[in-house]
Amino acid sequence: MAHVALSTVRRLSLYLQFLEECTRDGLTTVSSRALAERGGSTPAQVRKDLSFFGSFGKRGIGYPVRELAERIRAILGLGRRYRVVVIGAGRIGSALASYPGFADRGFAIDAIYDVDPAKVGRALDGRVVRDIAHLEDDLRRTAADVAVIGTPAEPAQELADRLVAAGIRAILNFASVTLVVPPAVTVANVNMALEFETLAFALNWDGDR
Amino acid sequence: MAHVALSTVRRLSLYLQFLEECTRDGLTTVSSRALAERGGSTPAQVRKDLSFFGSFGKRGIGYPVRELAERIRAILGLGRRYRVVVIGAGRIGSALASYPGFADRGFAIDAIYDVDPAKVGRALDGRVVRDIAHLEDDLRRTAADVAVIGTPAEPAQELADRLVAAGIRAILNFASVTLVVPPAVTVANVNMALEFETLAFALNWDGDR
DNA sequence: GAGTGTGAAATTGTTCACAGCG
DNA sequence: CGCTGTGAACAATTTCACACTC
Repeated sequence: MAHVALSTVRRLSLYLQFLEECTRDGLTTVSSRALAERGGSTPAQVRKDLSFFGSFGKRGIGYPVRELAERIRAILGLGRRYRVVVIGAGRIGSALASYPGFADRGFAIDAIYDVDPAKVGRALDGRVVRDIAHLEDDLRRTAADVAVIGTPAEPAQELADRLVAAGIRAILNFASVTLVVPPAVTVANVNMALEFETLAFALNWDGDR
Repeated sequence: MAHVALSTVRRLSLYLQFLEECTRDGLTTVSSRALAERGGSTPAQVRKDLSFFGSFGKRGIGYPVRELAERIRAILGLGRRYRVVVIGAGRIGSALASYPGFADRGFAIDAIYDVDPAKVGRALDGRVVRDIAHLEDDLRRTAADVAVIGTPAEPAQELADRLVAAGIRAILNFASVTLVVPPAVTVANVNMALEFETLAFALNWDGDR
């Protein structure tokens, strides 16, 4: 398959969210225009995005809601379960652990780790927090697909190195540092300080536009 | 000022994070190469990004760490305090409320709202959760700069409409829906389901590349 | 007629390469 | 001599326009 832009993949995920809403509302078909309006895109963009993967629509009608959702799930690889380990049992780790929405979508948290002896051994939403020292042993026993780094910035890079060495190929990073990893490893960043700062910039500059 | 790409603004925020690390390490100058290595960029990109706003470096030497950090803070508008209201006292609202890092960077949470009578009136990290019914009155009394939507997807659009009507021009949206807002309002999205899904896609496709 | 699928055009964003300065 | 600043070349992405199908 030809190279597909990251922006296209992210939009597919948004389209899927909207399609699931359509399913709940009982719609059976949806046009690229409708999909665009609530998927933060344009009709042409929707059609282009989908055309990279095949032609799923019917001319004059639109796209079949159920089938398109299924196709996008297949494209994104959501047909199977993903094993997730979470590093850091603080605010972020706790929030993720107690959210059932990820498990529902196939991302199941296998284990939660921390360095803090005060947290290790405590239960967090039904899972016991394990000592980070066990990380490599645990991963050797049961490989994980995705690791979440929910620690402060300082230990994040070293943890990323350990995770990569242990075979992890996808990291969701909440720490406010840019992780340096080999090209075979994918990192997705959630950086709230950065989001606040882009909002601050927008507030200050769009007065001038 | 000429139009600046969102991607440039986001990188400035990353450069700033690294510059603060440099300050702590006692460095006084930094080259575009060093900045690029830990800012997820390239040397040319760093220089280009900065050149949109002025010329801050010294040829043959690099950039003065302290001064450049200060300049970027000014560009992003981080010189002042921003009033933040948080909608939703669940996992996300709690996590934000208890994180001192945002207040440190000038983003102070003024109020937290919820609809759930079981949560309203309870204290959350020193702040009492207010009934969402008071939102408009409160904002009329004390305007806020940024609103955080930390609710489930269903009420998110309606809340966004209320916030916009009440004069909010910047929204940080954690709900898994694309908000429709007037062009004068800026929305930043943090969509964890989407991040997991892009990681899933990467895991399935980079085997083929 | 309504709405998709898709090359081609336009735009936007990134990289190059080198002049110019400290 | 090293490293910035920047126009010009290049690459990627988005938008357009229209042929085609239901």
